[in-house]
Amino acid sequence: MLSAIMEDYLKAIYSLQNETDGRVRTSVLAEYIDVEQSTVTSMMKKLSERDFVQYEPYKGVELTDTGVPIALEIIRHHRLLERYLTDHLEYDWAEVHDEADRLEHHISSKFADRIAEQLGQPAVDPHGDPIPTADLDVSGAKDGERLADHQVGDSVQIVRVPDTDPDLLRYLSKHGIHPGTVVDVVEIAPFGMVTLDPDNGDGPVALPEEVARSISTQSLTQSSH
Amino acid sequence: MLSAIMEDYLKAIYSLQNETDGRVRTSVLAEYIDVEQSTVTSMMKKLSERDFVQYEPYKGVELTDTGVPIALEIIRHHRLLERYLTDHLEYDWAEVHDEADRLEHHISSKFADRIAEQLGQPAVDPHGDPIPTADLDVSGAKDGERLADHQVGDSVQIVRVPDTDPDLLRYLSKHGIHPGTVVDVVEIAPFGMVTLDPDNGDGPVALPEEVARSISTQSLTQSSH
DNA sequence: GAAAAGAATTAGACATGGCTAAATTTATAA
DNA sequence: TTATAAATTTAGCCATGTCTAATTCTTTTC
Ligand SMILES: [Mn+2]
Ligand SMILES: [Mn+2]
Ligand SMILES: [Mn+2]
Ligand SMILES: [Mn+2]
Repeated sequence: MLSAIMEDYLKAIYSLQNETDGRVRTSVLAEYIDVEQSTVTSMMKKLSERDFVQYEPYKGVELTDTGVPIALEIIRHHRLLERYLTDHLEYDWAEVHDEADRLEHHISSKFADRIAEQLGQPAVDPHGDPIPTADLDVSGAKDGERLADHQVGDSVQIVRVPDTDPDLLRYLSKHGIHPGTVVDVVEIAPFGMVTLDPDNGDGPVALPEEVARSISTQSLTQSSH
Repeated sequence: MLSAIMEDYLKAIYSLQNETDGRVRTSVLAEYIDVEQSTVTSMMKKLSERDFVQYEPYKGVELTDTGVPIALEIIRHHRLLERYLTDHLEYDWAEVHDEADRLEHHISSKFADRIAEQLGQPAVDPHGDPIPTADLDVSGAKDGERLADHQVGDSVQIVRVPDTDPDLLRYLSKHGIHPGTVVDVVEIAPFGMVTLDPDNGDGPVALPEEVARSISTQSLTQSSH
């Protein structure tokens, strides 16, 4: 029906659309998928031909109502696989992304539903990203603030971390930072370094601002002190 | 490194080689993979170019020492996946083949090793086919006799059944026939129908000769009566 | 041991998903 | 508002894997 490559384009458009809202530009997609812009242009023509995207030359592209569920299905596969790999097959959370990124295109929906069942219908993947339900509902997914947006002294809970950089993930887990961890913001240096103190007593952790901006958080209404 | 399609060719050559021994002919491979002969010819050129097969035009093809382990790795993946789908994800043995046939090319060796561990290093897949070990040893695999080769009155144990036809598999399991089942050969009709009586009391089962020829068995040294 | 039949290969085409280099359109700056 | 820069698309090429039709072996058959 749809090649793995086309599915990756739809998934990419979905993600970029949610970050930047509005149309996704050719250059942005090319960068994200790591192909030349001309390659994106020709793929957009094919996808819009088949009505998965609404493509306006020189303006950008947007998923149609046909395209969205396909992207969500793949994202569901991806996140369920990640959860399964960590929970049942003893993978480290730093190494699940690549395996899931391949398999997401090849497992059946039945397979996905069965592992979801095994896992007890999990709501989020190991990095805190929400897993669409079997009927592709993602209403539980809210953006939340970013770690970089808080003030010194704030106590916040980690909600989501980016899942593509294994080194970052290893660094974070080494310092006890996972979705759910509560941290105090200890210092924000003028050159953009954010220092945190996780509540697990592992001592302070420093993160570059760019990383802090990519981590989603939830403000605790009242911190415990 | 190697496309999923090339892997399928190597796997096919391996299987056909073991059935017919000697070189595998273009026509046989074409039939098996379900492509035109000319397609096989051009693929054989590519595979022999890369030294996975030894190809002699007009004579046929054979796996090289480079090609064999690749075929075995894929077969290992396939059979472990089948075992996993039935044992851990509640698939019926009739429906595992297609899912495994896709996924076999996309899981990592690590994934395969992890599910093997989960399953307790199983020796055979749900259809009785032997699973190569992690170091690709298949010494445990012996051909055995076929069900069609026995005489009326023989008591034999089912060892392997063909795994590609879901209807046959459903029929067999409905009548209690699995690898391990012990059956008495009750009747062999002149037009080739073989009638069996499984030891589970589910009553006699009739099978066309062609099917009986595709089922591997193990003679019981002395039957129980 | 020719001729006919059968099997296999070659030739040429097509679809998919890439790339580079050359237009062309849109945005920015003078 | 025109010139320059940046983004995007078009044109043309390549690799993979497949097909059909034509050709060239091989094997049978008489
Ligand atoms: Mn992917
Ligand atoms: Mn993830
Ligand atoms: Mn396969
Ligand atoms: Mn099997």
